[in-house]
Amino acid sequence: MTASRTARERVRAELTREIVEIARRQLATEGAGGLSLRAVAREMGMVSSAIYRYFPSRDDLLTTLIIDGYNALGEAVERADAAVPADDFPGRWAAVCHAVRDWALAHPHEYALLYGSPVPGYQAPQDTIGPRVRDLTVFGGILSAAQRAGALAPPTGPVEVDPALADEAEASLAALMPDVPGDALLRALSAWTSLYGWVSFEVFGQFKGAFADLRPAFDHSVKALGTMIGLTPSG
Amino acid sequence: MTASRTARERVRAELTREIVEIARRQLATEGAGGLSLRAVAREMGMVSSAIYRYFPSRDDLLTTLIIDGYNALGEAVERADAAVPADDFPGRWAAVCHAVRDWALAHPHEYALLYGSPVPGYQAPQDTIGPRVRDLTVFGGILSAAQRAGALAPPTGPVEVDPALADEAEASLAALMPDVPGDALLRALSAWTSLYGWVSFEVFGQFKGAFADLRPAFDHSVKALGTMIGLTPSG
DNA sequence: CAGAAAACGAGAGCACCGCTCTTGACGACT
DNA sequence: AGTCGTCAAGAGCGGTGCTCTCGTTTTCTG
Repeated sequence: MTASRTARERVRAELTREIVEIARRQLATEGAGGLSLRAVAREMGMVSSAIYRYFPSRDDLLTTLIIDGYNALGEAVERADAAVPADDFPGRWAAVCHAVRDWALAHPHEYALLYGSPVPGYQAPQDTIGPRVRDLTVFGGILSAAQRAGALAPPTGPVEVDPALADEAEASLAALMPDVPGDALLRALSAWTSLYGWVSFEVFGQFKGAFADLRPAFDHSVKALGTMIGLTPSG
Repeated sequence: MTASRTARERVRAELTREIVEIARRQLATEGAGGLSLRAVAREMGMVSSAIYRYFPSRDDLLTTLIIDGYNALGEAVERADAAVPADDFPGRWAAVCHAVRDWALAHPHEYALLYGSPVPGYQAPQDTIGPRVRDLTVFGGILSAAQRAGALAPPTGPVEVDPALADEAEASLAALMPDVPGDALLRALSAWTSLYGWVSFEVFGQFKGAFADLRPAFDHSVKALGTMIGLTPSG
């Protein structure tokens, strides 16, 4: 009645776990395109058709890998955020950024699966929308906390924001980052996409050979984005 | 002696062109993964092996598609930039950004081929490095012109820049955007990656359902990035 | 406890893919 | 006119995702 009641369910769960593990290893070495159900079956000593007892299609296996990837990235981001004092908002932002970059560089193929070209013909099921925003949720928490602590500076630049646009941003992001005014949300959205733009460029080789070490440039960019968002050190 | 001397060379060039055209159409509808030499051959009424007389492998066909894509994007960016008065630097920046976004939305699969996950096992040949930076070259031209016109504001934020990092940025980007100081280059690099981060998020469906119309939000972000770069309207 | 039902691994097979090799015909240059 | 290179065609190799069937084994049920 607890978990794994019958022997069959136990071995099924174990085999499912093993399939995913082998698939993740293949994904890490060959990339998403090189993930082959037949190869997984071969490595398990099974016949290829037996895999379909556990995953009805290659896309379903990819889906669990994607969900696992979002969770791994989200967990890394959560850990990095938790390691910084809660009222050091620029520090938390920088920690989150470096966590995303470090994880992406350590798992480039999984990152590509999450943020690269969509798999042709693949449609993300509803199960992915939870883990998908796990990192964004951390960022939203930082923003909301900064706003409540009075550590979110109002916009300084000469760019005025359309009130309707700010309202739409508030309505759309209220669940993830409550209490944050619309103009700050727009700046935050820009910074967030900038983070992933940088990481994608780096992981996908667009920066190839431009810098000897990209980390200092990334760190500088992160700090500049932090001030653009309006994050200030203390209340 | 000029072009297409013999009849054979003429028909060969024509068939090569037709293969590329069909391949690009398949790429646009099916995506990079669905590009099949056999399907191209079928559509041409040829047998599959005959294709290999023109392209020694699928990767070679992909390479020409990639080069064509970079050129198409670069040309769109160049046209957009040329349509704005040369001394309206924020306007030129915004025009370039919208050109990138518009082209990407109009050709999502080709954009994915250029800026999405790298094709597994595919190594970009040297032929691509020229067209690859065509858009960046336009951006560099805007920056250099703004700098020479005194329309590139010095950094205002409280983020100080490491001199060594600024020097490396100058050395690395001097060919593309001369005369621009290192700290401005770092800000520009951040803005550039931010642009592609946004476009990638939008094309790859990461923004799905967040906004009814993403264009105003993008435009706002572009303007904010323009001021972050330091671009000012006139000399 | 015995029988029905469900789950399982194995195997054959379908259609597709990239790519290679050989064959025979056609065109171009000497 | 003869030779040589280019070409389309066809067969074939090993690989893929996926489907179906067939015994076997395990689980559930009457």
